[in-house]
Amino acid sequence: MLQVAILRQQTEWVKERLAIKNFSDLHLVDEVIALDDRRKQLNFQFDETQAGINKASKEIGGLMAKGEKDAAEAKKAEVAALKTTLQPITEQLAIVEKELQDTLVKLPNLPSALVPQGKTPEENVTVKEWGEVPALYEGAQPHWELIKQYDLVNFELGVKVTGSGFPVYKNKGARLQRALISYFLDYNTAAGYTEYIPPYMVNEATAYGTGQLPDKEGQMYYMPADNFYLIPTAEVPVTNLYREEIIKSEELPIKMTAYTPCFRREAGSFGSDVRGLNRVHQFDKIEIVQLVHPEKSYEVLDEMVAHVEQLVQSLGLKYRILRLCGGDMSFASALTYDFEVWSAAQKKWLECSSVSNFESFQTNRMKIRYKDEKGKSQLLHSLNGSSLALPRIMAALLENNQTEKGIAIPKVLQPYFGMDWIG
RNA sequence: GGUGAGGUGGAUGAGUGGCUGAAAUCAACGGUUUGCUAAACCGUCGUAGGGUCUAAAGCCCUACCGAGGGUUCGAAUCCCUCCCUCACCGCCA
Repeated sequence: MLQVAILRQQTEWVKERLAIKNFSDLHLVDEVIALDDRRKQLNFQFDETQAGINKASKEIGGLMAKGEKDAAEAKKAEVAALKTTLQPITEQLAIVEKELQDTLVKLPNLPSALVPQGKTPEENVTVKEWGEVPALYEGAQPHWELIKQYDLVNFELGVKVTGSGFPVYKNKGARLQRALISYFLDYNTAAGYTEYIPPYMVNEATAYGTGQLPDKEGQMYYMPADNFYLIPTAEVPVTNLYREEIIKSEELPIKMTAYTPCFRREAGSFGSDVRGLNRVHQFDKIEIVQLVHPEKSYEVLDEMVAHVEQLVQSLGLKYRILRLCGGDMSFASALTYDFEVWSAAQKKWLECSSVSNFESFQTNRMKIRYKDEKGKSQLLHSLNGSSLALPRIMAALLENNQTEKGIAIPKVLQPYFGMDWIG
């Protein structure tokens, strides 16, 4: 959620920025300002009238104590009259405040100056590409064949137990998942991230805090009996741990990491995009989240990108880093870098991480603040990234490391996996 | 799931209709004293919206004592609904 003050102070600049995100309802900016004007006006009237009521009520107390009954009754009539004028003001104020809120949440975050113009994923900018295309042997298979061949993941069983898109990991497939999770978490905690295991279901307030609600409820699994949502990413519960907190400056930055399963309904896609592990409804992901001083957030974004990069590199996977263009960025992000690993048998890039700076967009909703030198509360900046999402990493690992004899396990994973080979 | 107790500022905790945005203690912060540390003493110490002001400071107003509604001239205090926490019992990994 954008801060109204910024819309007021830099209206034209805000519109220019929104245009880069291909946001066309620019009139909403003016609407917000108009609603805020109206809100202030009504709020003032409310305060003045309420002050009158409070004052008179106090006087009644004094009059009653002195036994001046008639004067007290006269005051009561005065209060009654004020209450009559107050009622429509209160009603109007509630309507305007709701409208203001509803309008404000429709505005996406402003893209940073680094965000390239563009509408489609093709217009993302590749900022780095690393690694060699693996030389595969004749007859190399895509990962959905490999997982059958080595009995690592069974989709049919998932369909039986739940439905399509709920893979069952088995044998060394399950073990590899566990190894990846442990390795990633160890890597993150070594870099100073505090490890958490959060709940996998969240309430409405939490889903609202990170921006899943309103609007995106269709993308989450929902449990009506308890009014809970299954988390689409650890970002949701983890960032909300600090919701409505004022954090001491000396405690910054807050660095958190968590492994969670992630649940996504996302219907729609088809073909090779959804084959095998490319897109599933339940998958595992390790997330990193930081809450930082606003002046540090871009520095920290670079640091997080470098952190994820070294992790991907350590697995020996070919990857590229993209700076997302305005049209491909998420609603809440100010700047996003996507990591894609090369899937050698599918011969395509698979997204395995997305690292974003949200500036104060999320923290404004969640009221996550710190005290500046003057003792004033200010919003922090929030950032998060995947380090990493497992299914596509697994797909790339299986495909890129396959040989006639089996699948080689990267050195860094061997201590976790307990062997160097799936054969 | 049942029964009982309760949700007040960073923490403990007082407060059953007006003088309570909230005692007291602790913590924290600033200062005085002091070889250092400790102790003692003095002071400050919730959040948000608005007004006044060139601006800051200050001053003033409004809202907030789990959430929402109600009673009343007036509610932290009374009533209703919901949420949550704790204890005991039941069930259970």
